[in-house]
Amino acid sequence: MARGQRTAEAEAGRGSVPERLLRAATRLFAERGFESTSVQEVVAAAGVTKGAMYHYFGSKDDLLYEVYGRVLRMQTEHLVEISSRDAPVAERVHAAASDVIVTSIANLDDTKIFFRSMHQLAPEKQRSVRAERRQYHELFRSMVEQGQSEGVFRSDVPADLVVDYFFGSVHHLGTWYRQDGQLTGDDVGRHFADLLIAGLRPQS
Amino acid sequence: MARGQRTAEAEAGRGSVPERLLRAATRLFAERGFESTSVQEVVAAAGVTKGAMYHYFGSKDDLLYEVYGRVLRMQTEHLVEISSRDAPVAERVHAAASDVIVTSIANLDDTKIFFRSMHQLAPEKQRSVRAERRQYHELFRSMVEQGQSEGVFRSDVPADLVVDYFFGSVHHLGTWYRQDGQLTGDDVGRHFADLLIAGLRPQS
Amino acid sequence: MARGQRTAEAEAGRGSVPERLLRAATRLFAERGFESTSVQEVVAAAGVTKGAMYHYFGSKDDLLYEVYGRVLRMQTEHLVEISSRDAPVAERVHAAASDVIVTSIANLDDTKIFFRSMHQLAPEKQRSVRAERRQYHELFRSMVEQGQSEGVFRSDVPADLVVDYFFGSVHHLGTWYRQDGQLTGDDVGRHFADLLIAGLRPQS
Amino acid sequence: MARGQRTAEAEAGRGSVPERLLRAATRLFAERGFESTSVQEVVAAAGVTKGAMYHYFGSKDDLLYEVYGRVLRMQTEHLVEISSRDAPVAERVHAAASDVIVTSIANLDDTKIFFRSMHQLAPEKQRSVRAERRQYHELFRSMVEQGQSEGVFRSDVPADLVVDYFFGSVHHLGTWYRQDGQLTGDDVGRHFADLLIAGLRPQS
DNA sequence: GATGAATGAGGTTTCATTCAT
DNA sequence: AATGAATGAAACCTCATTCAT
Repeated sequence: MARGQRTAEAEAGRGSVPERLLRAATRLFAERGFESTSVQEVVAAAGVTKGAMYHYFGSKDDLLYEVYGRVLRMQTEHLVEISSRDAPVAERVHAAASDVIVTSIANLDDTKIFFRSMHQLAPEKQRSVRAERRQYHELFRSMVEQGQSEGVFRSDVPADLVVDYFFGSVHHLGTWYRQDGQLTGDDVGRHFADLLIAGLRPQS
Repeated sequence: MARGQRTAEAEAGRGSVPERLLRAATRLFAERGFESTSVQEVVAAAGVTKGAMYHYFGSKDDLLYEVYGRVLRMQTEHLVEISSRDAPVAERVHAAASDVIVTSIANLDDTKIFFRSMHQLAPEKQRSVRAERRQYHELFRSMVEQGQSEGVFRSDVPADLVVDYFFGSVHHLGTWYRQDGQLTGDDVGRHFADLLIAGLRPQS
Repeated sequence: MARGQRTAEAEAGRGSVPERLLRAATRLFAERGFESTSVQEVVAAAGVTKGAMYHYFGSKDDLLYEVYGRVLRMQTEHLVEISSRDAPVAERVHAAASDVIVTSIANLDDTKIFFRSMHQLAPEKQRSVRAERRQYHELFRSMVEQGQSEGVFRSDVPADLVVDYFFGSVHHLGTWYRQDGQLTGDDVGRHFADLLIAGLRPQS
Repeated sequence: MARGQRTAEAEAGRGSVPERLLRAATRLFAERGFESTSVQEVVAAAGVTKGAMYHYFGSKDDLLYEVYGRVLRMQTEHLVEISSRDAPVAERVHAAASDVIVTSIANLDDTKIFFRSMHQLAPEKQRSVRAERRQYHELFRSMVEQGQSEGVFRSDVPADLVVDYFFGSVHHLGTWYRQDGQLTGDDVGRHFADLLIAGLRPQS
């Protein structure tokens, strides 16, 4: 009582209040899903009170939105850098494909949340997230198209469809990947990028 | 009573009560997600009362479970038939890959529900669904392994990983495929199967 | 299937349908309380259907009412017989006190139900049961009064109060008596009757 | 808002929210029984909302549990004080017997609830209440045993049984005692204690 | 910046009972 | 005599959010 009761848990230790909230929310939303996690549970795990949460975030929805934002922004930055490299298009696509796998595995909780709970976002925020994601996809697609026009990639499969084909694998990671398994994120990234690039080679 | 109050809606018209409930639930769960759909909404769409629903289904969870079961059983049957065909392994894998895409698109609502809401199922039912899904995966994987041992498929990527790679695309369908778009389910099935098979060819 | 599924349980075996229902209801009401036992549970334990129950009993309430009736009628008959015996009043009171303990222990489930659930009965039925119970009490009280006017029992405690005092012990049996304990119903009956009679002796 | 909707009733007037809730619950549970009283009825009588109730009490069960606790604790305190008095054992037993009657009548609603609804409590809480009650009984029994070893009380009836015998009368109070009758709690306490003590005297 | 009591709408589920067969 | 599908009211409880302090 004298100094405030520190009943906090794992997340409570370090960082500012908003950081602790985001960290707790990320873990819980990934574990139980957005709708099955109550605001009470999030604030308890973060070691703060409800009032504090509503001081920093406008709503539970906002919390979800912020979780998305962080990884999405990082992945877009990576892709922008990769696509602007001075290297053959096949190499750039391979690097981009590998990178999205590696970063998704490094932030597996966010990935799970992204694909499971995006439809729970308020329409407006959903549009905003989708817009950012679309931007990512378009950049990726334009690289595929470049490869097709250079004759490095097969042209009988629409570039759009190639992107949808590959990003399914990213979605799926949250379902099967285990941090304590044998494969590192790099392993999976390399294998998946290999499978993609090989599948894209012109057919004889 | 003689008049009967037909407050029913779309789903109410045809079929038995459980059928109407499953139809309504499938549509609503796909549209809004499982947790955001109330039992009240389901029974209203089916044109029955809550009591009737609980007469046939033990819980809201049960409804979700039944939705899964139907498509899962069908896809497993298909795969069993395909894998037992007397054809080269590459052809069989192509047919299986194409089939799962085609049937997932033909039951797109169920597919959306499957991948978005499975984690909301009660643990026991979740295990049951996972077990059936695993069975499917193992059958698929064994075909890939056969191709590898025959030298038809590359062996530098674990067969397990190939299955996880491809089934991501199935997951993802619900996110981007539009029934009113230009591509039919067959188109997508063929293209995705092509990309997979090409990606699996031994690397020179 | 061929001959109807006998999923019945303990109660199902013997007796007519109404008998089986009463037996099942008595056991379940005593175990879980009237309000916490559903009609469905009663009919399942009796091995019949809900329709059958409503054929024989007008309501769930009726079931409770019948349970009461049986023991109450028996105890009243016993008391009438005992009170008309040609024996000293102290002996008759002792016999009556002992008898109500013995029969209550022999029908312990009914006793539990009686004292726990009577207030759940519909007002009309409650009045009817109370009337029968009051009749019993009055007969008992008149014996106590007779003892008082004969000078065999102390007169400084109102006879009414003596009856309320003693019947508390009957109430209470369901709370502590264990069929598998050391004391038989006869033991308890004798001891309690002894305590009562001794307490009633004129004070010097 | 400025006006505030005072739909409150009897209990609403005074005291904190939890106090008002306990007061309302005590009255209603005694009147209609625990299972026949809805949470809605309790909060309406207390003049608060359901949310407020669940802010202070974990469940409807908790409300019942708290009702028990208060009287039980008071009675135990009384007994501890009485049993430690420096007075002949017969006097102490008389005082204890009288006290439990007097306090039970002074809190007649709680007494009714206690004996009618305890079996509806969740198992864990039931154990807790039983444990406290057992403690009370043991203390009472040890006084009886002391009287027996001193030769002040008869020894042909087990002390255990004496306690069960007498506490039946406490149970029963809720059934017959009327606040507006002729007998005060003190009257009943004295008479019942007299009957008990007289019954316990060594038989010649 | 932060608290936590309080709200009130809405959630899932249970249940005694009815009635066409 | 007996069935079991269907009703509809009411039950307990949860939760995101607000607001006076």
